[in-house]
Amino acid sequence: MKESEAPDPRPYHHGDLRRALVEAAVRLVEADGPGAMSLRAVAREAGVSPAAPYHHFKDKSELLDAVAHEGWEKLDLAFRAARDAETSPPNRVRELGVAYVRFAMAHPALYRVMYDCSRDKADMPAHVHENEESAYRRVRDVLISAGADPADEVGLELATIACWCAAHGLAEMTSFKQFDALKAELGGEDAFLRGVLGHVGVFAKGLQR
Amino acid sequence: MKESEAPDPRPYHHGDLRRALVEAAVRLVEADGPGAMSLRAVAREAGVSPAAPYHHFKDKSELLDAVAHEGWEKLDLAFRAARDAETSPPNRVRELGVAYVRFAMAHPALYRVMYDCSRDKADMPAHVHENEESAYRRVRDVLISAGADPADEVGLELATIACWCAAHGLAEMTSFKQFDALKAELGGEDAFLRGVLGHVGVFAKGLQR
DNA sequence: GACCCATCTGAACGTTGTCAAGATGATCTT
DNA sequence: AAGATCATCTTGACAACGTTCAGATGGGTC
Repeated sequence: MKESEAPDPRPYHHGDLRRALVEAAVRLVEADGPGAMSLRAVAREAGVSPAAPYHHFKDKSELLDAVAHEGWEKLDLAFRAARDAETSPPNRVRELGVAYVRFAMAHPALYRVMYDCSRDKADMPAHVHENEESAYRRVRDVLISAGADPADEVGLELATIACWCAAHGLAEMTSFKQFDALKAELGGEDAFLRGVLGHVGVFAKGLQR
Repeated sequence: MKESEAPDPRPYHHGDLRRALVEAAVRLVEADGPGAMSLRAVAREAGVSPAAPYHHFKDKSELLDAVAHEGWEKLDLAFRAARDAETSPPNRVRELGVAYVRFAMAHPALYRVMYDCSRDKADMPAHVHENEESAYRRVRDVLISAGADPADEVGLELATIACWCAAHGLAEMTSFKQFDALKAELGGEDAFLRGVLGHVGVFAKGLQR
């Protein structure tokens, strides 16, 4: 109907909404927190009507799933960087943990979305969790390279889970103001993180036994 | 205006709303999850108008704070029971962890509310966190009774935090369906919990060093 | 008995998630 | 090239939500 303007403020149907929606959603989540991210605001940000997203996501929660997926990919990136850092394998395990916590601190809202989605899908078949699983495998591989026995599958899985639990817990609690004094006494946040993880067997010395 | 009926379907002003509201809120949260708990539904459940709660709580989040408070008290109860159980002190540390995780599994929605509130208050002055702190001290005390050096304040705090992080992480992830196979292989949920916590230094052998 | 004040109600406003019905335009068929 | 098809987007509506405000209610105090 209008054809005389600059290249394409909103070209034809939109080009690639869905992508635009996910990006807008991530932006809003990281900016104002997960609670402030409304479907309508996302649509507004993308320049479409409030009903448009429903042609790409059946639900608001499905949009959040996509946001979480984006998050898991970013985390995997951070993991790769930490894995390729130059340290002894046992240290590498702990540095992986530090990288994990640092990621959660750098993207708190995104991290929250990632885990809220995981929780909501906790009772779904295992194959739904491919995102987490890729990161999970990365932890396990580093454990093996640090000397864990690949043949002891049960022990290896338990150790990986212990790693993950400690890191997740620390990620969620490290910003509590209660710990400020302790952080100051230890001389910085990193020392605090390493100090806590040092009390977690798997992080402290690779695999025990 | 009406005075001829049974004792008091809604006596005078209400007696003790606030209490009724908190209880209704806890009930709704535990029944349908935190997301389904609306202020209006709570008011409906208590038999008052949607605006009534605002004379007792300034916000919806303030009601949720009260719900969380209730949760911390229940957790403290479970902690006391675990502390008084008859085992060797080092085992007691791990049993405290198991009790924590079991509480989270028995009251998943309540547990979620507790931590969402803590997170939202993460940047507030430390004295706001009295609820968590009472439970926190209880963990520290058990660590001491298990042989930790009370003079090493920093080490003690780090160990307590490591405990808490691992337990919190495990609490949030233990219901993931991904772990079902492993649980079966280990012969039950409890074995799984003890197995994971066994890889966390502090739980495995009291305090290290 | 008259006043006061905490408490509760009624009605309203703006916002949200979601849906059904219709418009729009790219693509495919012939 | 004309017309049919189908995914995509809009319009308009609905119920539910959090929150506010002006007023009703009634126990407590002088």
